[in-house]
Amino acid sequence: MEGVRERLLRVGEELFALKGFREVSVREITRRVGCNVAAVNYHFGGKRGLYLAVVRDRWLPRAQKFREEFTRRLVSPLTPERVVVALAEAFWLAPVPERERWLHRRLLFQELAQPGEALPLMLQQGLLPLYREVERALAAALKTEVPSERLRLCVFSLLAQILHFGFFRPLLKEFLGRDLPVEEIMEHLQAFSLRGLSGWCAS
Amino acid sequence: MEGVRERLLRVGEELFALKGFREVSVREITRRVGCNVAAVNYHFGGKRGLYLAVVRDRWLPRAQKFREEFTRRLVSPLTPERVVVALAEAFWLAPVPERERWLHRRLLFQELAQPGEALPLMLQQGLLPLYREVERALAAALKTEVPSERLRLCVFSLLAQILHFGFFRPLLKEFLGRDLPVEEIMEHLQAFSLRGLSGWCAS
DNA sequence: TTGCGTTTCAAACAAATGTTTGATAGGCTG
DNA sequence: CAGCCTATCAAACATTTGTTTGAAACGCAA
Repeated sequence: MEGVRERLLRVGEELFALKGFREVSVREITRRVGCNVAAVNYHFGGKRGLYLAVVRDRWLPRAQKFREEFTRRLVSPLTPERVVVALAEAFWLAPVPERERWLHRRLLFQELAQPGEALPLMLQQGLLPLYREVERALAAALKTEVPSERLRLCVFSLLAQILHFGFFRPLLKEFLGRDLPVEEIMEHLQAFSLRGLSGWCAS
Repeated sequence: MEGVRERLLRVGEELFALKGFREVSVREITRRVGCNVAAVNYHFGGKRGLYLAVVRDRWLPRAQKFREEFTRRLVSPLTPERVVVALAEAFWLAPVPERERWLHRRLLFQELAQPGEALPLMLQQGLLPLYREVERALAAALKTEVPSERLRLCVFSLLAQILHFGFFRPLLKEFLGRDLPVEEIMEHLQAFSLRGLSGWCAS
């Protein structure tokens, strides 16, 4: 049975991700949960405490799960293509409900828009480890010696596209006129990240 | 002389971009401007009215300016490289104070995080026209016939990186260990967008 | 049952918020 | 000057906010 504490965390994450910390009131959360307003203060010491608990107990573990999915999908011998595929698959094919994937991205987005105490947590324990892991895999995949800084910028560009296509998929729909299925997104990501525009160039 | 109305718009944009609509109070704005609280309601009909006026009178014109900078920097004969360079330069070398560039990106970011009535405005009058323009330029630059949908995805990836490097430059600093100057960002963007990872690949 | 720690509740509290009000000052035209 | 429109102001208003309080209900061991 899901207790009040767990329901507060679940509903809280949903609303915080959807509307941002400030925009959602304690009363709205407790109304949806079906409990008293004071429950938030009792279980988490306040609204901010609930938010931090959401990040700690729900977001961080999920972030780690995505990271593990990435390494799990890396198959040797490593090639740049396989790294890109593993990264894309980790974010879009991981065994996580689509709704939760959306919440996950969105909560990060909200925290980036209005940074609070949770941002350092999310960056240092959620994002940076992934960045470093991708960098390591890419370094192993590229035979030639690539300056580490160049490599990191490539990782940055890679993640940029993954986050962007995740965040702005609705915008993409408006731009394309149709909803792009995940497989096609991944196909494009692969093509663009491996060969860039020259993949379509005449030369 | 800058009247109260103009000062409200300027300070309002600054604070809205920094902290988001909900997070900034009318009193904070008017205190910084040095006028009465009621001024906001008198000139703009309310807090939301001020926000919409900021988008209309400051953000949209600036967005159009960036777009014009892009087309102005396109030199024929068009090549993919020149399109990428023009796009990057438009966003980073346009004759706009650095602070305003930062505000510009940040206000869009806030509106994306917590969409309101202003978002359709910003997308349809600010972003989509730019997307279409880049798409047109890119189509002209690529000699071969590329399916329009493929092209739009490439534009999406291009803008993804530009926005990402703009938004998350502080994060990049933490990731690289040093602050990356604009020229190097543009150099990387160019390299990655044109050749992707294969630019560094052994093959 | 009694007693005790945990959990839930309705009610109230203090602070902050956006907005309204009515008055005052300034500038301009007649 | 008088008349009028615009702009600004201090003060008050009605809500909403997060939080606190003290009591009631529950579960469970002694």
